[in-house]
Amino acid sequence: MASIAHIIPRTLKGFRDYLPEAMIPRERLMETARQVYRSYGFSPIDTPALEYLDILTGKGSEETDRQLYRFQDHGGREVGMRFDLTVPLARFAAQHINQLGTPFKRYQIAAVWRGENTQRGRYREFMQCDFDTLGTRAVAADIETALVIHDLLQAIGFSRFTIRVNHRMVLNGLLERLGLVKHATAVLRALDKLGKMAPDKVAAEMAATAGTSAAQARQVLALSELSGSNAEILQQLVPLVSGSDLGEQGVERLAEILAGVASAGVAAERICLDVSIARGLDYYTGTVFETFLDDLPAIGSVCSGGRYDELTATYGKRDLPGIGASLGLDRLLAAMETLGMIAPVRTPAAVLVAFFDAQRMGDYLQLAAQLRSAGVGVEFYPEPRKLGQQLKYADQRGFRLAVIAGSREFEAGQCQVKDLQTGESQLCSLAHRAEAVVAAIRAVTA
RNA sequence: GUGGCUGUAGCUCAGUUGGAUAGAGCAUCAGAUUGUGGCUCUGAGGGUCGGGGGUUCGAAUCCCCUCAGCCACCCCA
Repeated sequence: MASIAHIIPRTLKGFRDYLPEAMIPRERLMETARQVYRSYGFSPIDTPALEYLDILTGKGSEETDRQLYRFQDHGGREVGMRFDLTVPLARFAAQHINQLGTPFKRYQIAAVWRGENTQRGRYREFMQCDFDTLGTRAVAADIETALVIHDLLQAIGFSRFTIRVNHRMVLNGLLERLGLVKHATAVLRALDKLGKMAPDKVAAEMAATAGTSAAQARQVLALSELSGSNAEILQQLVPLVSGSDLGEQGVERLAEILAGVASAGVAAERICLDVSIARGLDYYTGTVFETFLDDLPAIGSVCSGGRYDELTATYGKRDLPGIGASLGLDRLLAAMETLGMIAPVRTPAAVLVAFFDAQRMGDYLQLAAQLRSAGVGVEFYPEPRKLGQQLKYADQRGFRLAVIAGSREFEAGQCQVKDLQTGESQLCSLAHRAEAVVAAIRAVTA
């Protein structure tokens, strides 16, 4: 006997299998995102998982370059796996924008890969649901981006979340006044830690990485002392950036965004001006967004984005501004899981048709087909096993209803529609393509 | 990439100072129960104790390496 090589089945660190229980809510989320994006006029596109390496490098940050999965393909080409959907979009737009026209609004739901250390809600392969508007600098696009984030989270079922908004030009304006523009990245990175680190520690980091003086650090950190309502913070921001065109424009822009979002009917507590939000990605130039769940802020931002007005410049195309955001589907799912928002459903169909009378398979198949053509999801149990076992199966999988018919029912032209939650069942006529059965099912599942 | 904690059946966990064929509950399958699920009872299957090496007469237990998960840093969805 030849010995069989035994290979241990396993998955790579940070990569996961998705069982039905996980995949059903996951697909539901994607469906919700699609619906919301489409309702704003975003069109679907897709791009390859692999790109030429030079398309991807130097666009996000040093960190994303380090996390990039890269290798040589069989033709010796240097390639990389996309680490987000925004950089590929910039390449896509630089190639096709003349056919697309502007403004161009697209959404893309696809996996991305980052070779970083894992944690709850942080994986090496994860799904992003991006939407972006290219070709306009209009503030309406910034406002709409916030509105989409808001509608999306509401449609998913969240009521307690906060969209944090800031503007890179406010930060850059302040840095311009202080003569720190050259060290912007280092200063902003330190500033970003204000939520977690004491201000004097942040100042120390700034001094170390950006060479700021004590006075400069104090002025940057003055941002952290701003408090109050959005309007009050805006007011306090004015003197901090006065004299800097950039900064003044940024403050004005933020005011317009907050006003616009309010006119669309978004509750004031859902959106919050937070001047410490800088975001680590280098390509952002204007408005930036992060979205936190009030009940689980530790998991991090579940939907982030911002304005990037110069991303296509590196591909030789000038003047193609863009703004958009990305829903972190797998992170959000991890959050919903720990918040107990995921129902343990293991079937996507509502109804199980029991295979009861072994002589009548054709009748069951006909009934199931009739229900499906009326739009009802139906699973037909494949073996004529004991009814009790079939009901147990239905119960465990989370079917809402069972349709039961034996010779007694068939002879009367009827079947039972059993509600598995209440245990009650009613007799329905099979006449007219089982319309009475469909109606009884609808009454429960609607 | 750095540091800390953890790893025993599909899941949650017991397992004495290192001691004999490694246990329980839940889940799965079968039966009690050939026209009605969730309860009950009976029985069965399922483990190279994450993997590899070392110490020892003897390792689930101690040591080293490795893999994976969780947490923090970093960064981010």
